[in-house]
Amino acid sequence: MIDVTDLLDPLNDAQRQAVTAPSQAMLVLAGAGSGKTRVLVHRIVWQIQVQGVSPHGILAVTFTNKAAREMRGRIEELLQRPTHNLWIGTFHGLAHRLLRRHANQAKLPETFQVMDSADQLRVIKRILQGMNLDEAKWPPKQVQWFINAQKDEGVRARHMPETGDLYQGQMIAIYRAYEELCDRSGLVDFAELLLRAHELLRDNPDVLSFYQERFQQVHVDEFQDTNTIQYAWLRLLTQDLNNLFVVGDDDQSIYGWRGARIENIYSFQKHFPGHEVIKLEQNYRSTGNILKAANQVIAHNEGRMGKELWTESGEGDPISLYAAFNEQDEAFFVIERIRAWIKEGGARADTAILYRSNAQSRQFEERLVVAGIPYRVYGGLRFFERAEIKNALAYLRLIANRDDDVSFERVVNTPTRGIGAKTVDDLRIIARDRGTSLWRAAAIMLEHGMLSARAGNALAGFMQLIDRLAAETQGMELFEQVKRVVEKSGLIEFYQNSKGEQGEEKVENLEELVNAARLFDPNIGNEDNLGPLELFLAHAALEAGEMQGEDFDDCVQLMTLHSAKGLEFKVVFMVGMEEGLFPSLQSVEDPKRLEEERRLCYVGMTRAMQTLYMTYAESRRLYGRENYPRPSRFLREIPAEFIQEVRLRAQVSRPAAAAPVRQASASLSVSQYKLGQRVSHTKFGEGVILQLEGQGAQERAQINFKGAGVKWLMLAFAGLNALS
DNA sequence: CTCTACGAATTTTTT
DNA sequence: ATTCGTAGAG
Repeated sequence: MIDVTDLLDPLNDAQRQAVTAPSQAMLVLAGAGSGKTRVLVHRIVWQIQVQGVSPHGILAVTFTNKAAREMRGRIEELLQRPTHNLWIGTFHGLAHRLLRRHANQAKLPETFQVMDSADQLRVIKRILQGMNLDEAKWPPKQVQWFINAQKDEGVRARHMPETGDLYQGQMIAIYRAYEELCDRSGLVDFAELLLRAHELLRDNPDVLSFYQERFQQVHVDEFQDTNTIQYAWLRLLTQDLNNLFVVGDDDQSIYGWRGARIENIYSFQKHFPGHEVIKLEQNYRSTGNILKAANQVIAHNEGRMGKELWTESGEGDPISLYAAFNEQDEAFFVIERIRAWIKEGGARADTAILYRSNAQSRQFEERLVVAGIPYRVYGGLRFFERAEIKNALAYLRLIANRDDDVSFERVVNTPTRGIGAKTVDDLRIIARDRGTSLWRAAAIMLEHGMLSARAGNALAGFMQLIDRLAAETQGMELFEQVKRVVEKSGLIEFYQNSKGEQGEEKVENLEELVNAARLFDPNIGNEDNLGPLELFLAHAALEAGEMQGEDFDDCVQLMTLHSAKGLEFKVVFMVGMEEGLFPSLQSVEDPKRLEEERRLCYVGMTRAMQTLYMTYAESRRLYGRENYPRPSRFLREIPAEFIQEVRLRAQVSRPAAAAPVRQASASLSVSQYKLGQRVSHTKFGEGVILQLEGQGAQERAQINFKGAGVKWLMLAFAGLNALS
């Protein structure tokens, strides 16, 4: 008899129902904070321990590496043993694995390399140059977007109809040229991983049936974020097998703009008739007021699956709404509240400032610096995306695959070795004419003496360097290989000679890369005997690494609403709640996009465990212009009963009876103060009132003095004079 | 090749 | 306002 107490005891009724359901197509609609990862983890362990499914027969798919890691960790914890042959990974990671295993059938060279989006953009720019197209008329970003959008829908250039439309026709031509170059260079972009993996299964019945038989149970996290090709891939693997278990929340679909199809969750019913839907609505994160407010906001969306979060914990505090005078005042308010939280013993890391766009972080950062409060901003360059790291990787990639044109172009003259734009242009022409890679074109040109002596020597030197590195590092340990390449490529020297701290940091990062290679364990989930270098390079592309220096310090968290998804904080500040900012100006016209903004608002609100602050500014400087935005419509969608307005200013309109008796001899009476009023001070000179708070002898004002900066003054003693 | 100047854009991000 | 990328000059 198997003891399932540990497995089922921590679950509520709905969760248990989902975990123990018989094998069938299942959709678990898991609200925010309802324990969706727990359900997924327990479901998998249930299948292994109770249903007798071998870990070998289980597939679990996530969107981020972080989620995949977390899931594996929790499964192992519950199982009390490692799960080596259980496939858990991201769509991209799993697709990559399939393509490596079946490179031949996927029509890819064994040495194919994964490109990240920056690499992809470079390739596209090169294509545009090669086609003599003006980048102003054909913005590379837009082309990239177009190509990825097609791939996300499973559409290849050859599938696209010539409609006679000039724009469309040109785009197709670019797409086609792009495909050709990628094929020639053995390069695969992110969208291609998915598309190619789909085609592999679709066009190779033997491969498909192999995996259909292998994966007895398939699980998907964040199903609302799947795009067309990902869903198609899942269906290929599971159709008619009653073994697809998906977890998602249509109310948290916020990635429609990058191809996610919320409709997938709605059409699940159609594609898997007779599937079961289980809703997880009990929330273990937030207080009642926050949940009810969030429920009300999201209720404004149409066509939802329908779901209402509830909690057994109490009502908690109402949401605090603060109308700031301007964006500076907004930041001031937030930082004051954080200060108060810390003073009462709260941890900085339990507070988060969430904003719609990255540009908004600045005000808060400045204030936090002044206040001396440590903080961490999410987003920005990650380790494997840094230029120096990408350069080092490019050398390694060339060693693995000489035909990798992106890498070739990247480092052929980095560090500078006298191979100018002209030479590379010539190479490109030959490569194009012969339909081959830059490396081979270079070989041809050298062989036929088609280059000037100087350029030829430089180029030959470069090629010898790569060949020599490849020969020397043959059979070396991965980290030694990386170390040797970093040293001999001349990159270290190059950055040491480049000026100042910038260069120093880059050298450190390169050393860190060697370290990363040392720590890299190619055996994690490596059932195939792939070279460690290939795996390391794929790892670098598929997992760009953490943001700068993983500091587990106690820091205030600053991030966009998007990056907050999946996280939780005791105290959350949603700032910039203004029309045009949030919802974003670009979304207000289109009802679909507006609904996505509303879901984003819902996501933000449901991050808060204890306290939720929402703020907006009555005046905001944006793109150098002063704006007077209206408060966000989402604020109006929250019933007043859940909101408490915070007023730092004196309540001028307060009834006389309630007005406190003033004892101190303030030189101005309270009713004379207004925000924005100009005043003068004997010592600080002229200034403008930003804030008013407290009453009577306690009354104080925050004033921005022209000379002395922003000060808080007790009015009773300040001796201010009002200026007209 | 590096430096300067000018112009244009400016939601959200993982893989 | 600020940043980022390109074009043109030295």
